[in-house]
Amino acid sequence: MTEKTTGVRRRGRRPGGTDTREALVNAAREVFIELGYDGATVRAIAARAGVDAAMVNHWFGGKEGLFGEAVLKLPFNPQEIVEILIAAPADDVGQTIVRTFLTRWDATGGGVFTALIRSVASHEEAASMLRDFFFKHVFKLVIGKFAPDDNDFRATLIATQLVGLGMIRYVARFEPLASADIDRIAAAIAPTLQRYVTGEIT
Amino acid sequence: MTEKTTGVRRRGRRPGGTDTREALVNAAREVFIELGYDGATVRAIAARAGVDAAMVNHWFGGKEGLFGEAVLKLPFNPQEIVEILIAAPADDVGQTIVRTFLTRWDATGGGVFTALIRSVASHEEAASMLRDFFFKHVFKLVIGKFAPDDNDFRATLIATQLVGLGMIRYVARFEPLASADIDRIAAAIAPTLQRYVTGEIT
DNA sequence: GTCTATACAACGATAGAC
DNA sequence: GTCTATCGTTGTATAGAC
Repeated sequence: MTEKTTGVRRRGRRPGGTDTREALVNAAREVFIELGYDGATVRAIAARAGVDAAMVNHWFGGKEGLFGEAVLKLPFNPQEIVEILIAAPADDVGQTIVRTFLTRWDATGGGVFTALIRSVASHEEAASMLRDFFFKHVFKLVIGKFAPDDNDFRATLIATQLVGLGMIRYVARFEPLASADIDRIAAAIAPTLQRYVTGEIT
Repeated sequence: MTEKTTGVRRRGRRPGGTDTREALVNAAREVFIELGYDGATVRAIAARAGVDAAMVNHWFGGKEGLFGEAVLKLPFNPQEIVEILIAAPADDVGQTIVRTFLTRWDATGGGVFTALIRSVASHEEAASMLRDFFFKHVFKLVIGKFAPDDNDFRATLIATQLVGLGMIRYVARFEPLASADIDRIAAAIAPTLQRYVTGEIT
C-alpha cells in the first residue's frame, strides 16, 4: 500500500482517479493508532499515503479534521464546533452546547456515535486519544473562555453529561428521551451544562 | 455447558462441589439473551441449569438478582439499591444517588462497568434488556416516589448523567474526574440529579 | 479556458541540545 | 541564551481534468 518515497512526485493533478483523500484517511488511521495524536505528525501520515503534507490541509482543513474523520469518524469538524461555542453568549452557552451536540449527532443517525463508543470501550488506545484530542482542541478552548476556575474538572463534568446523553439517546435508546425533540431535551439539560461551565460546582 | 434435562434429579445436597450457582449464572445468561427479561422464566433457567427453581431464590434472592449477576454483571443487588434510594429524604435524593452509584462501581474497579458498556454497545439485545430491566425494577420504583410528573422522562435524564459519569470515570478515564474523590464529584453532580428527580425540567 | 488537485518552498512556533 | 531540528500551516506555481 502507498507508494512511499518513489523519487520524484509529479506536481499537478494525478492522472488516475482521486484516491488521495482516502489514502490519507487510511494512513492516518494507522499512524494515529500507532503513535497517538501528538506523536503522529502530518508529514508522517502524508508520507505513508504517498502524498504531500499540504494535502491534509486541502482535504481536511488541518490535522484535527483528519483525525476526526479518520479515527473518531466525527460527523463534523471539531474546529467548527469550537467556533460556534466560543461565539455563544456566556449565559447561554449551556443551550448552545446541548443543541449543537444533538443537531450534529441526530443528523448522522446515531450509528456513528455507537461506533465511536464501541471503539472507545474496546480500545484503550482510542480512549486515550479521544481524551487527549478533545481536551486540547475542544474543551480547553471553550472552557477557557467561559469558566472562572477548575477548568479541567468542569470540562470532565460536561463530558459526563454529553456522553451520557449520547449513550441513552443513540446507543441504549431509552424512551422517551430517544425520541424526544431537541427543544425538550435542551430545556432539561441546558441548565446542567450551564452550571458545569460557569456555575457553582463545589 | 449445563447438563440440561437429564431425567431424574436427586433430592438433597449434591455429592460433588457446589457448581449450582455457576451453572445457574451460565444458564441464565443464555436464556435471558434468547428470550429477554420477561420472556425468560426462572423455571426455564433452572431447568437448563439442571437444578430446582428454588435455587434461584437461595443464591440470588430472586429473578432480578440473577439477572443482574448473569447478564449485567452488576456488582450489587438492584433491589438493595432501590431500598437505599427510597429511604433517602426527598431533598437529598440527588446526593444519595450519585454517592451510591460511585461507591458501588468504585468497589469493582471499573472493569465491570466497561464490560457492561461494551455489551450494551455491541448487542442490541443487551441494550433493550438493560432498558427494560432498569426501568421496571429500579427507575420506576425510585422515581415514582419522588417525582411530581414526567416520570419516564425524568428517569432517562437521570440515566444520561449516571451512564455518562461511568463512561468518563471508568471507561474513558478522563482526568481529573477519573481520580477525583467521591465528595467532590457528588458536590458537583448531586444538584443535577436532584433537579432531574424533583425539580423543574421544562 | 477554467477549475482543481497536487507538489514544493517557506513561514512562524516550539521544543530540545549545548 | 543560542542554535537547530521539526512541527503544522500557508502561499504559489503547475499539471491534468473538464
